[in-house]
Amino acid sequence: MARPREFDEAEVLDRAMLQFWRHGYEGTSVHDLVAATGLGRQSLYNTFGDKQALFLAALERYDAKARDMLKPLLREDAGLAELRGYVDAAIALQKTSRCRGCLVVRSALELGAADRRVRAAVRRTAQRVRDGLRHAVAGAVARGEIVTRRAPEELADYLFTTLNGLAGLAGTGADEAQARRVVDLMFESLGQAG
Amino acid sequence: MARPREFDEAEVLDRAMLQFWRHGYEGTSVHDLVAATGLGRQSLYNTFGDKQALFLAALERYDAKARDMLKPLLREDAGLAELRGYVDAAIALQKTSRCRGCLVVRSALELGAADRRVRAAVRRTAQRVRDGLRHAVAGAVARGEIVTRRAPEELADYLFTTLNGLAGLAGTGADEAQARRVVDLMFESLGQAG
DNA sequence: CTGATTCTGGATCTATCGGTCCAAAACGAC
DNA sequence: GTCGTTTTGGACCGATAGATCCAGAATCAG
Repeated sequence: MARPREFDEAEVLDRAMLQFWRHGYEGTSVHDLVAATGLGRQSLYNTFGDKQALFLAALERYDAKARDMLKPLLREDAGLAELRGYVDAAIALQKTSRCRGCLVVRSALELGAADRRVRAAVRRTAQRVRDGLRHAVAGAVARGEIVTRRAPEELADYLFTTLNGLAGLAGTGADEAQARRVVDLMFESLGQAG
Repeated sequence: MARPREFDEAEVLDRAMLQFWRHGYEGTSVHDLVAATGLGRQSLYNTFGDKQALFLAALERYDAKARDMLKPLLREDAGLAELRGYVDAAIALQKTSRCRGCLVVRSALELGAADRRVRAAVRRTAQRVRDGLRHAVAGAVARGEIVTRRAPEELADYLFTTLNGLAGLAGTGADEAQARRVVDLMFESLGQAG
C-alpha cells in the first residue's frame, strides 16, 4: 500500500525493554529511547504511542520472554534440574544484559500501585514466574528430589523472594561468590534429598 | 546573630528521606520535596545544597536509623531472638511508613553504579546491615540456637537477600500470609535447632 | 508514470525540570 | 531602636521533559 517500515518492531521493543530495565521508567527519557532503538522520534510515537504505552509494550515483551524461559519448568516431567536451569539462566541473563534484578519487580517497586495497567502487567508476569516455579517444585517433590512438608506454592514464593533479593545483594557490594553461596543455601533449604 | 530557622533539620530530612524512599530519586522532583518537607524552595537549597546533596543527606539519615535498628543485633548476647526482632521491626517499619523495600537497596538498583558517592553510601549501609545480621547469627550459633555447617557471614548474606526479596514478593500481588510463610521458611532454613 | 498512502526526521510546542536571584522579613548583638 | 546577618518566598532562568506538527521521502497499486 505504502512505504514500509525500516525496522523490526520486536527488535525495537527489545532495545526499549533493555533501556527501561537498566534505568527504570523515570530514569529513561524519550531521547534515551530514540538513541537506544535507533528509530526517529516520530516513528516511535507512530508505532507505539506515548512513553507509557511503549513501556507497557516493553513489559508485554518481557512477559513473552519470561514465558519462553519458564517453558521447561512447565513440562510434565519438570523437577529440580529444571529449577536449577532456570535459576542459572536468569542469573546469566542479568549478567549478559547488564541488568540488575527482574524488570517487573523493579517496576513494581519504582512505580508502586500508581498505574493500574502497569500494576496488572507486573502482577501477571510475576504470578507467571511463581506458577512456573511451583509446577517444577511440585514435580520435584512428586519424584522425591525434594523432601519437604511445605506446599509447593509456599516454596515457589520462597524461591521467587530469594531470587529477587539477589539483585540487592549484588548491587550493594557483594561479589559473585557470595551470591553463589546464597543460591546454594537456597536450594539446600528447599529440602532437596541427598 | 541573625534570624533563626523555622524548622528542625532532622525532621525535614526524615520527610525528604520518606519521599525518596517512596518514589525513588528520579521519581522525586524538587517540587515534591518542597511539598513533603513544608520548607520553601530556597530554604531547602540553603540548608542542603542541590537535590543530589539532599539525597545523600537522606541516605545518611537512613544510615543513622539503620544503626539504631541494628543496635540490639550487635550486643554481646545477641542471638535468634534479636534476629527475629529485627526482621519483625523491619517489616513493620515498611508497613507503617508505606515504603516498599530498603531505601539503599532500591537506590542501588535504580541508580546502579552511576554516582560514586551514592554507591559508597549504599554499600556502607548495606554492609552495616549484613554485619549486624552476621553478629547475631554468630551469637545464635555459639549458643546453639542455630545448628549449621555454614559460616555466619554466609547466613547473613542469605538473610539479607531474602529480606530484600520480600518487597518484590509483596509488590507483585502476594498477600501478607504468603510473605509471613516465606519468613518462617527463611528462619527454618537458617538451621535453628528445635 | 501517477496517485494514494505511509513513514521519516527536523522544527516546534508547552510544561516542568533543577537551580538561582533578589527584596522583604525576622531575628540577635549592641 | 539600629545595624548586620540570616532566612524566607516568589519571580525568574535556561535546559530538558514528553509530545506534536508538517513537509518531504519512500513505497505500492493501477
